Amino acid sequence: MSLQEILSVHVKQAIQTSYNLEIDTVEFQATRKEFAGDITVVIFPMLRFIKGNPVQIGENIGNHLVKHVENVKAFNVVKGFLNIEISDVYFTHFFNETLEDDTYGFSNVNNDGKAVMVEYSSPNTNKPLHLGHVRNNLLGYSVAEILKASGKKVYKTQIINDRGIHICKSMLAWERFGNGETPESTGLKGDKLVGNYYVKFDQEYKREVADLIAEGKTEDEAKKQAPILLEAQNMLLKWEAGDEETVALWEKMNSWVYKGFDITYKNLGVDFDTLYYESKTYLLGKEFVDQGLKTGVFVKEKDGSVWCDLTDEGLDKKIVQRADGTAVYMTQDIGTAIQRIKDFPDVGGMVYTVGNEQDYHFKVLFLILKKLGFDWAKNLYHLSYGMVDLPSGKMKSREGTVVDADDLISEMAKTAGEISEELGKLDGYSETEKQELYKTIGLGALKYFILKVDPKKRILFDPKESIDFQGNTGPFIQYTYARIQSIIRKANFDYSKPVKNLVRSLHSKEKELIKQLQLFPEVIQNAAVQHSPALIANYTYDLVKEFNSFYQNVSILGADNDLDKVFRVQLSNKVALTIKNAFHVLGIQVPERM
RNA sequence: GGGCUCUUAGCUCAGCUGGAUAGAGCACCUCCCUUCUAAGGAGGCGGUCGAAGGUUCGAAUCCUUCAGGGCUCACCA
Repeated sequence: MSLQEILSVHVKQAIQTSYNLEIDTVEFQATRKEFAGDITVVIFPMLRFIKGNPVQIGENIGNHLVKHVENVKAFNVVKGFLNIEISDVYFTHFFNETLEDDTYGFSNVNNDGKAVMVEYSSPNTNKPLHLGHVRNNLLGYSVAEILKASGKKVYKTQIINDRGIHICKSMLAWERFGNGETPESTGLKGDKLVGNYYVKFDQEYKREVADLIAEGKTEDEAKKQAPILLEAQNMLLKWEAGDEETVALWEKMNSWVYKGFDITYKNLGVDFDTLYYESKTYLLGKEFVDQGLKTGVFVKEKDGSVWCDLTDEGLDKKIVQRADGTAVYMTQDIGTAIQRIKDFPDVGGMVYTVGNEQDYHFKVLFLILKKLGFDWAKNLYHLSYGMVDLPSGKMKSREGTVVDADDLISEMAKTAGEISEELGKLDGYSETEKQELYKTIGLGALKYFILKVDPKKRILFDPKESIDFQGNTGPFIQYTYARIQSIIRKANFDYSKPVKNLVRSLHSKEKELIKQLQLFPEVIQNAAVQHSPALIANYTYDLVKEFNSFYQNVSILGADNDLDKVFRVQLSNKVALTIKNAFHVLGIQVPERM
């Protein structure tokens, strides 16, 4: 039972005895630093039930608590706020109890036996991953880890968009200009190689369009009649008809791309438990279109197209199948969702990590699945996030104004290396150890920079200036972790065993730290409910600031006596463990030295 | 035009279900390294929480209207 729950019971009792009244909830908040006390009961909401002066009510409750609750040392009332002082024994008790528990905070309160499937990344297979995918991957991965930490079983997945005109464009350009180039022959990453041909296609296409306009066509005509585009469309038809040669080329080029993606994912530190391919699921939704037609969820127009009327819900009519009987995006997503539940029957809900330009699509998708009668449809969540803008404006892959994911990662490591070399802190490290560390720090900076911002807000990313190593940043927090490890290395006693029956009064900085540590389980739960890594990031930063203030003001290894020394090293170690756990769910590594 | 969303210090961002005098970092100005990692700490400067109404003991937070930015309203994905 938490302190809050215990106090809550006694506050209710106090009101029962003083006023013979029942109240349902008691509102708590952390006591502001300028007042004495550790936790505060807000009296104002009680005025609805109890007529009277809030100060007097606070006094009555306070007196009752001091008399009946062991750990309540004293109290004071300011306006409608009852500030309660908790005895130091309570905090040292809490601290000793949780000292050795590495998984502390990773409880099972959120576990209802149902798993969650988290989808993220979901790239097209015609070009390399860029900064937008990076935000997507980091968010999705982190939310999956947060859900795990909150007690859920989680499956990570993605839907790979491996079919369609876009990949045909790369294939066609490769056939025409490629001279049989392969990743092996060029030394290029497979996704980069294929991406180059996508760009080549676009250049050729633009040239042809310009030629046609010069011949007197209108722009619209030219865009539709460019021979290379017609050829790509023809290739798509051949692919859909199962033409052997086309399918073989498609398989070859896609396999190059997957190998390239795997490297990027590995560098980024994300992974997947199961994969779905659009080429395998796009036909799947159609049988549910038929089923929806029978149950009246969908309506067939005269031309044969199938629609879902959502005007009663304040939305539009949405097409779910073309007049020619082929699947649209929505059809495929319906099928994929249903397939996933079939494949993993323990899944009770899904999280889709997709940019906010698809807010409407997912609103409609979830509604349709509900209408089709799936009970898990109420547990679908669109993890919607804002765009990543560059100072130069929007990223457009065809125009080459993208920040490539691989380049970005190595650039970050390079910057981290330059700063570290300048500070000259890594004497005695081998070159490979240094490179490993630079990557950890560079990635830490990048990941933290992106994850600390509320997902739904757009990010302005300046590759040159956005990444900082001071203040609310990944490296700052990693640095604090490394410093604590240094303290532990230098403390020459076994700090891992808690000191029992520790009776001492706490330094105010120690108490602040412990209070901050106590919040962690709650933060994990809130982050899971809100699907927000930003909550964890900002909590960790607050913890680190609290520690640094402690570190600067309270001597740890040079404490007055052994008891203080042991206690403070243990406390520091507890902070380090919490940082490690928090960063774990953010997908960020912590270095032992830096 | 309809729908969704964002707007907090010069810049980048916190601010949990409404709660006490709105908080950090960067930048600018002072101090603090012969003591556990100065990628640090202590302090100063800096705000009409986009604007106006409303709800109530109490609003950055909830409601309405308005302004500005973004996304979206395809038989594209």
